[in-house]
Amino acid sequence: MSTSRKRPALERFHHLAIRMLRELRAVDEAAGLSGPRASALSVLVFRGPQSLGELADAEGVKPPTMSRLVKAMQVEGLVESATVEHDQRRVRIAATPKGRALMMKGRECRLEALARLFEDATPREVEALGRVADLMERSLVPRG
Amino acid sequence: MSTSRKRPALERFHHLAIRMLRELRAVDEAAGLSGPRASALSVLVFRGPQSLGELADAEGVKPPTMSRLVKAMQVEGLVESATVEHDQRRVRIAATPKGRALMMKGRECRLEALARLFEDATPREVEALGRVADLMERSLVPRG
DNA sequence: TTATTTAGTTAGTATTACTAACTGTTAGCC
DNA sequence: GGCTAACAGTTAGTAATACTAACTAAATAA
Repeated sequence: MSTSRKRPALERFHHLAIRMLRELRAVDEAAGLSGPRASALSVLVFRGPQSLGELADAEGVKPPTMSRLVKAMQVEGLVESATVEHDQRRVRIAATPKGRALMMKGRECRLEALARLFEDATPREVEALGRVADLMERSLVPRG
Repeated sequence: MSTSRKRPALERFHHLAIRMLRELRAVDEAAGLSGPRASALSVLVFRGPQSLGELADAEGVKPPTMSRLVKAMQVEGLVESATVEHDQRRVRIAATPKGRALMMKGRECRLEALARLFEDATPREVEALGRVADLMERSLVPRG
């Protein structure tokens, strides 16, 4: 595909994606979880317990950042951590039932908001959403 | 469109959009502008000079946040501001040539990165991008 | 003319991010 | 075994971005 034909669509898409995520972040926060917390928690719920480094990599942040995030979530009882027995350097971080419930609730709210946002999408547009998701999935470097 | 059919696509799309923007933010920052600055500058360049409140609304932040952002950009010579003559409460904020140039350069880098990211997109996928952009444009509440 | 509303700033705080420097643990090598 | 490397995480310090509350100054309304 020639670059010149693609660029206007790409630029629009980029700008609109920013606005869409801005709206959705507000929904997340109303549900009681900031974006980074919701995201980290969903990694812990869907992939299972992780070490701090794994979690940092999955979220694309440095270990100190994740260390603080985890500590704050621990204080709120959303995650728990314990050192791994056969490697005392490592920390195993897991979502608590409370954390899992909050994450599921936030996810539900966000999905509802998204569905509401796009409630008048035509079948062709929904198909296009899937196609674009395929493209992004293929193009974005996998992480973790 | 039934909600149940849409949701998996929406969720994937949301997650991937987050990852895409995370990558693009890194590009922006490498070009010398943070996301909020690049975004505010592009409003000033493409819509022309704005008052602080207008700019804050356009960016979806509160006035104090925009006030600080503008002050920082002013120190770097990217924008200039002056009180409006017929209403001394208002401040007119405009991009300087330097700010405009930096913003255009950042935009160029970002578009190149996007085009590179999606370089193997098929014509159908590019069409889908446009269709999804149409949907988002229609669905997102216009601001400003 | 006084009161209210409006526009923006200042002050103080929270979250999220970074780098640099530190602690403690494991693994490698002689 | 014991010294050294590398590794995992934490702590400290800083920066950017966001908020609310409280303030100043200007314009408008009563």
